[in-house]
Amino acid sequence: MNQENIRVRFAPSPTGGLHLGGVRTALFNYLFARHNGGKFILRIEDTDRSRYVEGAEQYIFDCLKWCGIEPDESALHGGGYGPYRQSDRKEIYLKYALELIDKGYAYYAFDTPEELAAMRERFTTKENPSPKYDQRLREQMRNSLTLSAQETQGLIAENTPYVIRLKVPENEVLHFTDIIRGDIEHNTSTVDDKVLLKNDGMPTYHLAAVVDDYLMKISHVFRGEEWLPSLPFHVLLWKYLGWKKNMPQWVHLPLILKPSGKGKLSKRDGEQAGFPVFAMDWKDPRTGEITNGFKERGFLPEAFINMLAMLGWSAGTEQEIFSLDELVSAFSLEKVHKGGARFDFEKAKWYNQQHLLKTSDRTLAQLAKPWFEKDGIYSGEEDLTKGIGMIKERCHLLPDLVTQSAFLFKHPGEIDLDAIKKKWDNQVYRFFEEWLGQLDAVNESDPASWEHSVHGLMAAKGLKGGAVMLPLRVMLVGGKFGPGVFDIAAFIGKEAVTYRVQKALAALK
RNA sequence: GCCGCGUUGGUCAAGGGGUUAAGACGCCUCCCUUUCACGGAGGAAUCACGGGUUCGAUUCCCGUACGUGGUACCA
Repeated sequence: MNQENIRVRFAPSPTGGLHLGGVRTALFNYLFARHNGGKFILRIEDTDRSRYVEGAEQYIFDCLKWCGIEPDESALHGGGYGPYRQSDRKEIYLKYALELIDKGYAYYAFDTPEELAAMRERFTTKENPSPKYDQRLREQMRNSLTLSAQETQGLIAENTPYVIRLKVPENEVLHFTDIIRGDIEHNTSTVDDKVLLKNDGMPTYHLAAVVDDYLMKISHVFRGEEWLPSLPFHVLLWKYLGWKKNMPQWVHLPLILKPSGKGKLSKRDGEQAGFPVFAMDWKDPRTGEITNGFKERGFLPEAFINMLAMLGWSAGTEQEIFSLDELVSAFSLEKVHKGGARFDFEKAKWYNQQHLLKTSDRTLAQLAKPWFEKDGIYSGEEDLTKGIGMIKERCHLLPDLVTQSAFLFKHPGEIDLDAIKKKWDNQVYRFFEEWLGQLDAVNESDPASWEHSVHGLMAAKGLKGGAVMLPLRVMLVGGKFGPGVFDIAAFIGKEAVTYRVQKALAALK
């Protein structure tokens, strides 16, 4: 295939926005397109009005933008194959549905929802819990195959609601290829006469996807594995519409599964286990329900993308940390897995930590600013940048930068006195009193000067480091964590050191 | 039930007829650090099961089990 002709499409439904599986599909589309110099096309599947949500389309654009995987063509970006929303393409779908009827590959069905329900109830047995509208059953239903031409025309003339169904052939063996899974064989006898056009004139996904992929000259279709069972139906459509030689190559991606237990990852799992499932916060305008996003949780987009890429793909090398550009050049379809992968939030956090370490302190200061401001300890970019540099290797997520550095910008609210008491006695108490009196000699911006001061007095008093260092740390920091004590002292200065030590001394008296 | 797809440590995974079966996350031990983290050195832990094919199967084939998806006028 000519590289300029590579056109891959991502076609999410606007509901629920982008969950992990959706973003990963978009990502693999993007990586493949970029790797091969092709185009990445975004279509919106908003054919089902009952599920359409205001703002959802913009949300998808925002998520993709945050991830850095913007499409080349879309309703927002334009392109020569629009419109890119399925709801704007109704007439097109109708035209091809009617063409299929003319060719004898499809038919009108007038069965009401009640009649369908009755049919299902009538034919349901333990062996067949979900009867299908298929080759045998269609002969017992109300459609243009069982009705005479006059009856059919009459019903249509009376505006009787109808759907258009594909007439799936009996006992025909279909062969097709999925790039990930290889050759697949399927007998049409197990395929039902799926609806192509609904009674409201909207297409189902099946018709819309095939028609759009053809008209938009899509070369590769990436989608979740849950679509594999309907692939035979789609192949049939490509054949009956006479487009078989233009059929795209199929890429069915493995599922992302729950961290534990059964099934594919859902919104609920995240809520219960306390991790995000969407790229960004999503507020459903109908219910007001908020679903948390990786962005707001403090993930870096590159870390998010990196983590997602490694869920179902690997480079085949030991490299695990990739930038987007590195992913583009390393990506290959042969390395995509067949089996589903369980999502692991601990590993996701590790990826973020790795990317945090790769990001400059100044950039981190800008990114983390909202969290610092929320805690009321934003004290200017210079200070923040310097402080972040001191503590970033102990952080996984952006808000950790705040909790790990707060003591650099304000006095600790609570002090772990119990930790001090283990090392505490009168001699140590007197040491600190005396030390405060000697602070004039300290060059407050120099850690070595602080160290010299403490060690000098320790030697004079015959005290060992163990007796003094931990209490000093806890007085300054509030607990047993953080970077070197003398670095902290140099950062916060004499005034703050004096205040914190005096306050602790008072509490310990 | 039927149909599809899958199965390497707890998790992500490399490998793909002969290997001591990589690496990472997590867990444990030790070193570094008078804290925590980073870093370093170790450790426990894996080819779902049963039949073939083969001199030899984790790798190929067939079954079984298990998992997962579909079975809608949802995508």
